[in-house]
Amino acid sequence: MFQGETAITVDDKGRLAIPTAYRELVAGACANRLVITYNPFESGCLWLFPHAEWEKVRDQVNALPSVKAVHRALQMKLVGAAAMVEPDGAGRILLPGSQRTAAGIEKKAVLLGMGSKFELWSEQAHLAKIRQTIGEDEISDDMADLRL
Amino acid sequence: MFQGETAITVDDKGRLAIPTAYRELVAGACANRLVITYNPFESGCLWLFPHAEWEKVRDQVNALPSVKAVHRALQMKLVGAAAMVEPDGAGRILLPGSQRTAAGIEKKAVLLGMGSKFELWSEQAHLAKIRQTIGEDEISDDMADLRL
DNA sequence: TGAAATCGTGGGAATAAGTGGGAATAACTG
DNA sequence: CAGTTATTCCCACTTATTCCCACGATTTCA
Repeated sequence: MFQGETAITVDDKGRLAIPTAYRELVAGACANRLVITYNPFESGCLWLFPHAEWEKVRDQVNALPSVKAVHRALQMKLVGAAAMVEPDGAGRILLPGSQRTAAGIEKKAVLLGMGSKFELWSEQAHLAKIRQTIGEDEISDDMADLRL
Repeated sequence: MFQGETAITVDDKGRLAIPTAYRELVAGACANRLVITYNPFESGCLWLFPHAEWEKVRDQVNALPSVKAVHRALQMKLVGAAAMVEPDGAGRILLPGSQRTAAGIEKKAVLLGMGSKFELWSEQAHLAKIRQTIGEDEISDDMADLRL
């Protein structure tokens, strides 16, 4: 279970160091095999799945009937973009160049632990999201009963 | 099972190098016989099937009663356009010129691993698709239950 | 407070992959 | 049947990727 946000620097070659706090967790969860895809719902954000978790997601998404345009878009962004990466000797993973540019992730980025997966945001996109509070009109029925 | 996106350059002769990561997979899945057709649902996109997979698709499509116009259109784009290709010594396949122009695929293209088949997009068309996030109003009933 | 260890970052070299061009062969047309 | 055009195969070069090493900063423990 991943949680917390970490400031990350991506170097010119597109390498990104996994924070030490997560190293053991990742090694245990998926033998160091991570899968990078697009976040289909947000631009400027990539998803990082442990391989075991990814397989579940992939199978769910592939099972959707591809006659619907939305489903094809989802399959394209998730399965079509999925890149498997393994950390190097220094615990760094290599972001595929295409995804780095498409998500607009440059030197400064933010890694978020989101339960079963990570989210990688460009610093700007992340800051913009955080600054933006949740308005009352957005509250869903599921949220209404929360005790926070 | 193919997945991931790769930037591909198509040279003046219409040759396209299969990424090394897929070479063995393709050789195993279909003895290097690939079938190229149009993606009937998206313009600017071609489909590449391993031969074994193609036979299933072809038989399904051919079985549709051809009195309906939609069926004929599908049969035309899939069966009617199917070209079998095999990689050369350098692991490159030759795109038929007609399909290259029809799909608008020029020098810069993107190859997507989509489970049982590949998709070949022109760089522009692909980028446009990726940049476009999935909005809340587009979510289908099938998608609502996904746990991503 | 100092020293050691660990973590993060950058750069460089070896290797592999991708790309382009050219020549030989085959096919097609007049 | 000959000339021209298209296709295929092969070789070589350039570019990208991967692995490894080293330096600097920060933290931790004695």
